Amino acid sequence: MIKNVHGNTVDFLGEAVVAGRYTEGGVIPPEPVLCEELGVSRTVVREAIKSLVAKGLIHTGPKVGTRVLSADQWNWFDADVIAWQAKAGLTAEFIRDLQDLRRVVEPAAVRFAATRATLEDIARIEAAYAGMKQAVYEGGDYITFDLRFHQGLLAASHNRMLVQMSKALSALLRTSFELSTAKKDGPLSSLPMHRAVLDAVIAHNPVQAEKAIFALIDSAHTDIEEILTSRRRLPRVNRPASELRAA
Amino acid sequence: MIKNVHGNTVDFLGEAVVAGRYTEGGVIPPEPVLCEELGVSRTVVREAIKSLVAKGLIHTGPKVGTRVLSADQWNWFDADVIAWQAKAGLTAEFIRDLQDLRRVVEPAAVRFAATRATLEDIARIEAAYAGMKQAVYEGGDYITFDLRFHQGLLAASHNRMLVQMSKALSALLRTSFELSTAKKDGPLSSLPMHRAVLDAVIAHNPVQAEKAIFALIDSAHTDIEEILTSRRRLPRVNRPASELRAA
DNA sequence: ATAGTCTTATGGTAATACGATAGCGATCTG
DNA sequence: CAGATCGCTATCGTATTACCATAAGACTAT
Repeated sequence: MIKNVHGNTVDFLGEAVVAGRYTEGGVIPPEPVLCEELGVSRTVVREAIKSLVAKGLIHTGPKVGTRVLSADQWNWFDADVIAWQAKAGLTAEFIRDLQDLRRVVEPAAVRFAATRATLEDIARIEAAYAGMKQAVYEGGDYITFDLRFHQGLLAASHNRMLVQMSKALSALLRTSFELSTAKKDGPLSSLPMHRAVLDAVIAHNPVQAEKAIFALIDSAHTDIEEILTSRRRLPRVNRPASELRAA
Repeated sequence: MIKNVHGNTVDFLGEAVVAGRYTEGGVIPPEPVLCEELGVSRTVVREAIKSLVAKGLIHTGPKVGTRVLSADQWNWFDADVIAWQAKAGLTAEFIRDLQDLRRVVEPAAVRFAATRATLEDIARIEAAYAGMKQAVYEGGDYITFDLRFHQGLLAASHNRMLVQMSKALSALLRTSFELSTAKKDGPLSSLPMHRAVLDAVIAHNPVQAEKAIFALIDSAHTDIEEILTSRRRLPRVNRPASELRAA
């Protein structure tokens, strides 16, 4: 995917940082060096650096150089950061965090949606559902419509913050879907569960809607667990003692 | 607060955008014009623009100029964006969104904290509590320690995403605190509620902890409601307490 | 030990040229 | 003549280059 010099530079550096190519707290090569390595002018490097600073990935200072900030300081809800993380390989911790987040956010969003959804909101979700259905029976891109379905739900909550999370959650949903789609006939079996959620939202029944979405999330749970166990030994991260419990 | 040229420029432009000085979809003056208006070089303006693009506030393109994106595309969890919004005056919708978010996030975070908190986590929260207590009985900056208390809870959830929200929630908490602190002896009455939350976390009792935090949130509810109604017609309000303290 | 300086990185300015594109207008066609 | 298409152009952002300022770690001489 070739955009322009600035975009490419930001992507390159951002990906490198997120992937851990530069150790945390460590120093990124000085601007002139990066210019040579990437074959771009200093202006481009500087603007790319500023972009990464804006996303909270790094910190700069005269003489001290450009240092990588600790992972919990970056903007995890930024679309680019998520994309870079996904490209660098989703770690088990990251997936677990997202899963926890999903169990918190989606039920809440659906509750709000059940009371606040407008006709347009519902129409959009209905359209996504129709796409999923068609994909199952006549072939098509199931994942795209599934994502759109869930994004529609969050949008219908009419809460800026909740909507914001759809970008992040999409990363989780995508990996989840890719697994459940590949294995059994996951799409076919999850279709009625999606229908149940949508029906409850249309009926303005928050409690029922929450129950339905929980069923949906739990069905994805086992698939995710498999990823978590299979990836348990992949690189990084430093998480306090509490995590040892799992081992 | 004077930082440096770049920081000031980003702040100025970011604040202007968030405050709605440039209509949505509208065009921001071209770079050369901004250079003149702000009295800075082109490079600075460009880097500031890049920063705002990185935060999702604006979008650039040849010939089309620099246009303001719709508010729901902004990185609402970015610390700067929050700060600018706070400075420009918290709108009723924004506060409502934050309040909804808090009712979703804090109970969940506390549940996680009750099972995953390390000794250091608890020590940090305990220290914050001690600060609150001292502020009540011997005078001191109650709000700072209260914020630290809640941030400590989120941090103890050991979930990157949840931790991320502490910046955003702090904006809500700060306004909430400023009100409840100013009026009755809110701090004194809320102290035992904070203690209850902390005790439940220490006891590794998620259910109890959730109950306790709900009590705390609900007690702030009425204060927030007052703000929502009283501010309904106000165009903008700058952070009250910090100003009053100086006077 | 400490004050002064030196070094080296980012921070900031300025001038210049390039590139992409929205929109206008000329041209061609039915 | 109406209308669509193509190409030009003005106007933005994009990118390069060179240069000076400033902050802060490191070194040194007292």
